[in-house]
Amino acid sequence: MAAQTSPPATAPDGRTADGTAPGATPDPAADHTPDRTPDHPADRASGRPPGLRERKKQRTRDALVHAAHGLFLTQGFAGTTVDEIAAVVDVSQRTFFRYFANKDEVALAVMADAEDYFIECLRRRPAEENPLQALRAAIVQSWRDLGSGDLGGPGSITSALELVRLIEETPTLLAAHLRRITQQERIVVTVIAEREGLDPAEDLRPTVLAAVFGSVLRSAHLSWCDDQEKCGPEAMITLIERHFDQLGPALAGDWRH
Amino acid sequence: MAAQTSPPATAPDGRTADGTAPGATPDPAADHTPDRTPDHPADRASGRPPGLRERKKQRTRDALVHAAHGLFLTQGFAGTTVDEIAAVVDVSQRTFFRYFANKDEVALAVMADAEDYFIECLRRRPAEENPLQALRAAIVQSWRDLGSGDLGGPGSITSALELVRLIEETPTLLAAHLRRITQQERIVVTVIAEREGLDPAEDLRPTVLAAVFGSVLRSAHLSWCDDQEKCGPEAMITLIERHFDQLGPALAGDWRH
DNA sequence: GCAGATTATGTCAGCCACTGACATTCGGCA
DNA sequence: TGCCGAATGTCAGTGGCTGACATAATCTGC
Repeated sequence: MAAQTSPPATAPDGRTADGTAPGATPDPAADHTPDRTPDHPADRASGRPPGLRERKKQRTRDALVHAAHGLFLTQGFAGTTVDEIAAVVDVSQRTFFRYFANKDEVALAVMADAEDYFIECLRRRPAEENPLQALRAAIVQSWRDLGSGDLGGPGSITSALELVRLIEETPTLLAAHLRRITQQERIVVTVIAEREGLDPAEDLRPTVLAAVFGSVLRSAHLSWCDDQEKCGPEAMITLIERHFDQLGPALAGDWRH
Repeated sequence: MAAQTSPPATAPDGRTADGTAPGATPDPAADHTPDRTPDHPADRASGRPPGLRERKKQRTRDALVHAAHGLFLTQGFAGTTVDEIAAVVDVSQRTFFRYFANKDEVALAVMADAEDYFIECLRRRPAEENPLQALRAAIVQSWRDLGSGDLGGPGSITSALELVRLIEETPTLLAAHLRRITQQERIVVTVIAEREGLDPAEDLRPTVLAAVFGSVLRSAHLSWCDDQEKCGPEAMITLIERHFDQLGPALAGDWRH
């Protein structure tokens, strides 16, 4: 876990991953966000330090993420079974599924933490910056922060970057990731709207901006993946900047001045 | 099938949906596009009209899409099993999977046709239009074309619109759909690059533009889904236009002039 | 029209992701 | 110490998806 983000202490508790009850017209209650960090009442940084139970849970979760990460990187995502992951950590398969709604979720866990940190950064951007500036600064800052003080452990930049590649290579993961991204975008919309004192239902700009921002980011990720050798956070930051710089030109009327 | 797009005559043939062979480092050969329309050599509008075999295949495929569509809309996506779909058309489950790589694919088949038609429209836009204009015009035109002359059958606008809603309501489908979209974006990149005589590896503008275009579109879709009552293609077109109009303002420096 | 090559389909057996139900064990707390 | 609730394990079952093989259709050249 990167030093900046308070580790999401996820508790195993019931949520239905994705499958919806049969016999329902157009899928009722479909959008179960699998709820990372449920944070039971009376947890969440309440004065009391977490008890043994809490710590144990966190350790198990970390171990699962770590084991999964290792296996995925060596055997591929599809080539790794949940049983294997569980076996490494020495828990039952059933327990695995109490921590993660599905196989995708373990893989994306590290990414998810990084995204949370980005949101944090965005919230802290000074009010003078205009929305686009704030977004751009926040994403660069978050990569940079995660890059420095990298411990190499799970949740580190290294992991996150390896993950970007794994995701882009694995169709299932890519799909799941893209879905997560769109949820993150909704948060971005509300943050931006708050900053500017707008109602997103009235003014479409936050929505559109968030969408554009997300897509430019992903372009940069893709570009980073294609470019072998260019690893490391700096390369990623450079690419992000470069892609953002092309936003204006791309939307400009005339490309062949 | 909408009158405009030549019905993709898909042949059941081997492809691996998603799962990758075990024992592979970071998933080799990962990006198997499940290959709609494989078009065996010597098919593809060769003078010879399609034989009985070809026609039968097409009929089976259409029947599967139609049956699936109906079941999904009444029972939900998760609430419908592949066996049920196959049973309606009276083929074996195995046969189903020879036509579609997975359950997602049947659901997205109609959408996929509409997207193909959009690409066709884009290719036909006059060279005078600048890239953004061309994209915008093409998407509006494709919705409009599909809207007129709607037969209400499978592949019609009605189906496509119902589908947009189903997708947005069903996490699994949404994920799969988003992934398809990104593939479609790659095509858009090459089309735009050709139009402007650019090398997408050199000039980032096509890539960035395609990404932005895709994300704005999806915003519009989402907005259309939220807005109950406002059904029909016209409403969709209006929303698309409105979202595009916010592109400039959203990226502009100052939001509180 | 008929043999023989192709190709679509069915059957079967099996892997794996995922879930509900119930029993057991373990940590928190009086 | 003893009770309560939460975490875990076990088990059995469903459903998506695949490989292998046999069978039944089409298509081909004659």
